[in-house]
Amino acid sequence: MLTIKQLRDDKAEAVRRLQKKGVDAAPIIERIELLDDKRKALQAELDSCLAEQNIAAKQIGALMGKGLRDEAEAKKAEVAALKSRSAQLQEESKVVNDELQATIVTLPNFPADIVPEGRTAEDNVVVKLVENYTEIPGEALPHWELARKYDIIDFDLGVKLTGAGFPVYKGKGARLQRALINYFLDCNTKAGYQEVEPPIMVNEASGFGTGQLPDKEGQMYHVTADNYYLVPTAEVPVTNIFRDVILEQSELPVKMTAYTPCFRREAGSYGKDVRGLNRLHQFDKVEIVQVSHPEKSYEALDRMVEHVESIVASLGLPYRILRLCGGDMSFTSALTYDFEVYSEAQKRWLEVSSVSNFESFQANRLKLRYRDDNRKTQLAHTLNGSSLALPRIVAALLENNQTEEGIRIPEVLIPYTGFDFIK
RNA sequence: GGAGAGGUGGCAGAGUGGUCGAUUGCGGCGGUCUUGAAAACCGUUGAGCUGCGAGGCUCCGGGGGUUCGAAUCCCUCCCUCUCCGCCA
Repeated sequence: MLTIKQLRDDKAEAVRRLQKKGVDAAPIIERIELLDDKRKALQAELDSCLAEQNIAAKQIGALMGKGLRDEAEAKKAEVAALKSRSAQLQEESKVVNDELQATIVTLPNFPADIVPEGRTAEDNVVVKLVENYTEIPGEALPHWELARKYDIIDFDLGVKLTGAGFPVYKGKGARLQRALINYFLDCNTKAGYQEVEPPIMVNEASGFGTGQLPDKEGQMYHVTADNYYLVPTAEVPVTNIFRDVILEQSELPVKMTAYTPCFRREAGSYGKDVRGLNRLHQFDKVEIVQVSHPEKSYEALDRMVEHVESIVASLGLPYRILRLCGGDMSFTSALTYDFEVYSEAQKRWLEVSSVSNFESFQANRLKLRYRDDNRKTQLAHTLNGSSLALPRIVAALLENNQTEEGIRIPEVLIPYTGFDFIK
């Protein structure tokens, strides 16, 4: 969430920036200012009321010590009045505070200045397009048919075991999953990311830390017996490593990578968009996360985009990079680049990575800070990206690399798969 | 699952009703000494809110209660550890 300071310091600027995300922030910020002033006034009064009580309590102690019972009793009567007053102030203050918090969390993050104007995905800007389309012999088969033809992914078996959206990878299909995970992790660790293997269930506090709770509760699988949530992305456990943490400036930037299965309920999505591997309830993803000094986060974002691009490019797939417009960005992001690979049979682009700078928006909620040159605590910036999500990479790989001899495995993956064709 | 112990500042660990936001040690930071480092010694060192400042307020797992006054007493919830059982 945004800080009150960010909103109050330059109100006009805040309104201008939020406009791009389609929010008319002026009345909301005014409300926040009003509540914040009210909060401060109540707090000041409460504080002085409590201060008086503290003094009186000490005096009573001293009087008791001297055996002056009557004077002590008189003081106690004074305190009683102060106590009821402070209880009342406390209540008012809580009401104001709750409303203030509830109001702030309705505001999305400021988009960066280079975020394009726009409402929908149509307005996203293609910043790079690499059209290395492959020649497919005859009609390109969609990946779900290829999966059946080579018996490498069994969707029906997944339905038997669990339900729709939980595929079973078999034989070379399973091996390909393992190869991709290892390849991606190796690419990331070579680029300086520390590999971590986090829990894939998290508690409520972690869900709040990265903002899945309370809003997106329905998106996560909830283990009710123990009140845990299955992670929708490794971002949740990895970013929460830094919840309530104060880092030394010298520790920045922190770069971490993790592979986890990801679980998403995707309630209410059906049709061709969810066919085959396009959208699953359980899928594999390797994630990269950075904690950065505020002045260096955009540079870090550029490096992350370059890094993800190098991986996508190494697989030889046609791809493009989009800079998301204000309307298509997530609530929490300040700047997002999406990576899409081309699906030869579906004739459409499939998102395989999303790389974002959240500036201090996540850090504020997480209370993730660092000490600056003056040893003062400041909010850090957080960034993350997929590097990469497997299913759509596999879909594109199968479709684009279908040949008469079978599915051709990209050169870089052969050391990981141990085979060069799926036949 | 059964039994017990415990949750205090970056860490370790005191503190069982008032001068305790908290002894001490380690670690961190600054300094003296040194060519440099180590050692030794001196100083300093939790977070948040608020105020121009002096200062004030809050926080000893969370919530509630008793009291003029709570880290300390009571209730409740959560969590961790140890032993036994089960087990990859």
